[in-house]
Amino acid sequence: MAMTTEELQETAAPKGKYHHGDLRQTLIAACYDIINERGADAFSLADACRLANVSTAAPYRHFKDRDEILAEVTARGFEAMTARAVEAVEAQGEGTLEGIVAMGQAYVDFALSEGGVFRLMFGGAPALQDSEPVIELGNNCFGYLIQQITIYCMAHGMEQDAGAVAVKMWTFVHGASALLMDDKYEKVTPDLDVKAMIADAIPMLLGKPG
Amino acid sequence: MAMTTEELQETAAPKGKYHHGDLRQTLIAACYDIINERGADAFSLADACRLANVSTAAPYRHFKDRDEILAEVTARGFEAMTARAVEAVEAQGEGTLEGIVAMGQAYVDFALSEGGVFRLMFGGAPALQDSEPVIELGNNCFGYLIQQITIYCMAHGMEQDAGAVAVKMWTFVHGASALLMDDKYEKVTPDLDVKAMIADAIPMLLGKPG
DNA sequence: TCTTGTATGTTAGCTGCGTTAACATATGTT
DNA sequence: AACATATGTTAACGCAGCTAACATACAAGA
Repeated sequence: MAMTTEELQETAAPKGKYHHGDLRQTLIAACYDIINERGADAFSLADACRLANVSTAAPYRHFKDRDEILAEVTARGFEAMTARAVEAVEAQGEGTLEGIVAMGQAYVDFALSEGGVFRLMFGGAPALQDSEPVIELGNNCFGYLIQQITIYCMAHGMEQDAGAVAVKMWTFVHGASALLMDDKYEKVTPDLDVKAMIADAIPMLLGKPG
Repeated sequence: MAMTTEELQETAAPKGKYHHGDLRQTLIAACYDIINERGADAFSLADACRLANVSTAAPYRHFKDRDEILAEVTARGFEAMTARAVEAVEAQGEGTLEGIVAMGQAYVDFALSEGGVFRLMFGGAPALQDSEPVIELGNNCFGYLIQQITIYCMAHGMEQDAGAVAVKMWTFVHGASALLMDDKYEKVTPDLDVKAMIADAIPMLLGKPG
């Protein structure tokens, strides 16, 4: 994902060939990028077709309908998000507070850099959320988040229910991502440092302030 | 807002009259309700016209384009949300912890009962967010939330920066609303009591656990 | 190699939506 | 009463999603 327009067009039509080669993957990638650049509302499947140099009917050889493509894009989103979370944790060491904080920051970074897909992953239509790959990869993603926080809590002998603490942290980080992405902080606290706020709040939610 | 279909159709066409009477308000109300019932994605202006018994061209006598109607709907959303917050606070008494918790619960309740509009208020297209009434009523709404939390903090002599605490609470409640609305908790903690979690987390974010 | 079936493209056409232009009818002001 | 203005309608356009009918490439067996 996250290819440039030129890269997409290279991949697009293997020069003069009637068949494309891998239109399915190319379309998913094109949609992924368009949605992140212009937002899901401004997205049209026809635009993706133009990017891939195929007719607007071509997608229907690979997908049932538009929603099925969006579901695939959404699933990729969860994949990418999980990858970022894993990366963040492993860079800091599993079971450390630094790892948890880094994971929270990765969550925020993902929302900021891939806002369009992030909205699909959460606000998306029921047709998307109920699709097979989305359910599975979504559960993987959330499961990993919760699991890592839980591991940390257990390792440090928290008296509270580790799962409950994990959900609270997730809630906080998700709220921060959403509000930041939508520029809602700007109006009220223009100079807010979101990452600092998260690093600050996480210990509080652990019940061990300071 | 929140009229039944029958009520809308009563308001719709003052039987046989060529002119409508108050198409502008009727359309806004119709859009508001459709969006909450079917989601902003499944919404079409044409549907709202059918509900109001007018042609699909009629709206353009009152609005520049579709986005202007959605902006109006979004603004109504902020109005309604502010009203609910004020109600919650005043029922419990300004400056009390109970008032703050009730306000948080009102936030969640609003997201659940008017999910479609809630998404517009946050995830909405730039064209909506940048409109005059949305900016103003949005600022009113957030301003009230922050203000009330700040009042509470000051009244109880919090050592921390009251504004910073307020933003943390808002973040948490917003995250809870979003995740709950999108059924994201279900998969991970099926039996979560969100309101209890909020009542639990708020004191933590105040830096005074227990 | 030829043939033939299947996968994967294309073009043409349908429907619905947003929008505008041209026209029609109320309303209210002189 | 006449006219300007506000607010409706119908007709038409372009674009998007989607389907059907047709075309082309590929792959596998005779």
